Amino acid sequence: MNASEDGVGRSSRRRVTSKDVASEAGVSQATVARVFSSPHLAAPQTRERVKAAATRLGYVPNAIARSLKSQKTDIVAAVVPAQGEYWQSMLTSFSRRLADQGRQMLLFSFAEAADVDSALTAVEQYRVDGIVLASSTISQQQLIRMLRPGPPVVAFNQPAATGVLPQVSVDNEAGMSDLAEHLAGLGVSTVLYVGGVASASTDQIRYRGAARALGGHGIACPYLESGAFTYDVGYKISAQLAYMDELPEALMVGSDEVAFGVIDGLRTAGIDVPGDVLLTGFDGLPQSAWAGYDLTTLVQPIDVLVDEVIELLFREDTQAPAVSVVVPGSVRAGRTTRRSDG
Amino acid sequence: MNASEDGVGRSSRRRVTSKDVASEAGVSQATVARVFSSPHLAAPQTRERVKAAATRLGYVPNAIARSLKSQKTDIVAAVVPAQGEYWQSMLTSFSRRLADQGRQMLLFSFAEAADVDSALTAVEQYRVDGIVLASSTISQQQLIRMLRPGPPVVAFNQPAATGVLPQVSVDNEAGMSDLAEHLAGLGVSTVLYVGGVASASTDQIRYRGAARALGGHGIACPYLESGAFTYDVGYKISAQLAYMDELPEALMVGSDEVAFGVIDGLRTAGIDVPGDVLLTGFDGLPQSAWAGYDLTTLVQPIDVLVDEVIELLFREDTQAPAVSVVVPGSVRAGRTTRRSDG
DNA sequence: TTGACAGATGAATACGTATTCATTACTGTG
DNA sequence: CACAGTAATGAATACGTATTCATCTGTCAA
Repeated sequence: MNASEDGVGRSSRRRVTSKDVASEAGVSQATVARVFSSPHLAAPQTRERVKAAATRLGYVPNAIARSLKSQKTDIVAAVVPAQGEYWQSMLTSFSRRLADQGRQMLLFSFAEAADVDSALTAVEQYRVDGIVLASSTISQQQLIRMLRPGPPVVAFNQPAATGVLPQVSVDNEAGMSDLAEHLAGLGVSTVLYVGGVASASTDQIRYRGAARALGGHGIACPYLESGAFTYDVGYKISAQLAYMDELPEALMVGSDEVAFGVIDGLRTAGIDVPGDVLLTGFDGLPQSAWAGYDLTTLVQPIDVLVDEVIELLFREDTQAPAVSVVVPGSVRAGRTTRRSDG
Repeated sequence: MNASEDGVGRSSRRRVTSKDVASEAGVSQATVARVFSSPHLAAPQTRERVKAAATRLGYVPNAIARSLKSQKTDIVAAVVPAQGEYWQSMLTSFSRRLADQGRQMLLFSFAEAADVDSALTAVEQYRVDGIVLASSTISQQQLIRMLRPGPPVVAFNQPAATGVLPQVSVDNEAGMSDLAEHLAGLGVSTVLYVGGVASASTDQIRYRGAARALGGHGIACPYLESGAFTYDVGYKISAQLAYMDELPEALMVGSDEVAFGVIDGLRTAGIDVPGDVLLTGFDGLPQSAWAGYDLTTLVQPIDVLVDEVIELLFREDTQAPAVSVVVPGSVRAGRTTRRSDG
């Protein structure tokens, strides 16, 4: 038990390899590899000796070399927009789930849709075990590019990818429809829909859900585009709303983050939510439940979505390339659709 | 220009290697490698031919193999808490900056402080070029573990690491001190400090900054612990505040996210901010500028912090292991310290 | 005793690239 | 014309691991 001077204490620069452990333990490199990758192939006694030697030397298996040999990296790439509360919460859920499986997440975030290409180029270099493509603004062209032979790809909340790539998303149409029914149930008769980016497939589908459901009640539902999925555009567009001749009874906003901006903007302009106008969001961000907003919104079951993505990535049956999984969300009724007066 | 049937069209499962490109272009594998890693060593004419062959076959260099040979992965690992608005914004900034440099980010998020160990174990396997350790709750023991020979490590906003690991953080003490001076300048004479986790070094240092500055004005500053750095604890602790015999003139909250909860909680209880009590936050989260809160807070220059981290990771001089970089933040005065009356 | 067989191990090889070393062709100078 | 020097390239090797193949030991049944 004397403090020996080999191993940890010496700060030799070279990393310890399985070969070093082999000579330390008096076995071959192959045996060391077996002890760490398939222990049942080594005799218990040998196993102990090798492990002891490894600990003594501070040996850590080299995942890079392992990946080269085994053609598996245990890494999943996520290509995600740099901005947006929604993506951030999706990311943390995703990375946690992967960690549970002993996999890691390689993050590729992009600020502009134009940067997606360079991100994808980088992704291809690392031989990841799977790729998740998130963002409503990735072009069809870029999606098609991912069809080349390579790791499995799944699109996240990107209905436009349906038929091209396997895809997982919340049921946008039914979700927005449910919110519309909720409003109709409150006796609302005039509604304005505040969308994000009109060309985004999620936006289109959500609007369709609202328009159809409201149409069923004989309620019209004009569409107003804010221009993005951010707080700022919501805040700005509220000025337009404030100057309308007559406010609708309710605003249906295409995403929570925009909704926050709309609410703050309206309140700043002296228009109370829900006092003067009811309002719904979409996504179910953590902040939507904060008392300051307490938004009526459609909660996306992120954990479920993430699980579906992972299952799609790693299922055995690698055929049937264009599966589309749609998961239902649930309406959470908050204060923004609670009438104080009649 | 006939549509040839080789290359992209064929969905052969095996990935194309530099060897394949070599025979396609009629050169050696070494030449192909040169064309892609140090083009100036190849004749222009050869370069063209090889690139053409590569495109035809859909060749993408294998970063795993490259890493094994070059002992560089171009990957930086980030070990970050799964929860918290602050970390999320730090992450996106960090990943964008790395992408600019042609590096990628491998994400290791952990829910509990206990999970840090398993995360670090996983990190060691991948031979990343650098590691960023973020979180105020990582134990000293875990920090010391990172001293073993291996890739450079930098702690992010973790003053406790000073002297043990290179560290980058905002000037917590001066920042909170500036906020205190701001309050003192408004004539405030009674203050209560609402901290997060009393054992966290950032919390201690921030409180010290407040206490010293206020002390200089003869103002006492009791400390109240909320228990975490989340919205929920802020919301809950506001109940205690609402039932106090006499509210202080101002609340100094240790972090923006907690501050949001405190504000919402107080307002729910009928106590107006800033009408009945002034309030400051810390961090400068994007939401702190939202009109709903418009918080007076200390804005952390995240991009600067991130740049410092990267510079520390990749500077030539790998000696002087215990550098500590402290970056000043700036006070942003919002509505929560704007007196409506007297 | 012999042969069949399982268990444990070592030697050798493959994964795909970057780089060293050696070879060849070519340029310019004396 | 000879020689030195440079540019361009190919053959061979190393990076660290997992796996195949062969070898060896010992056990059990015939």
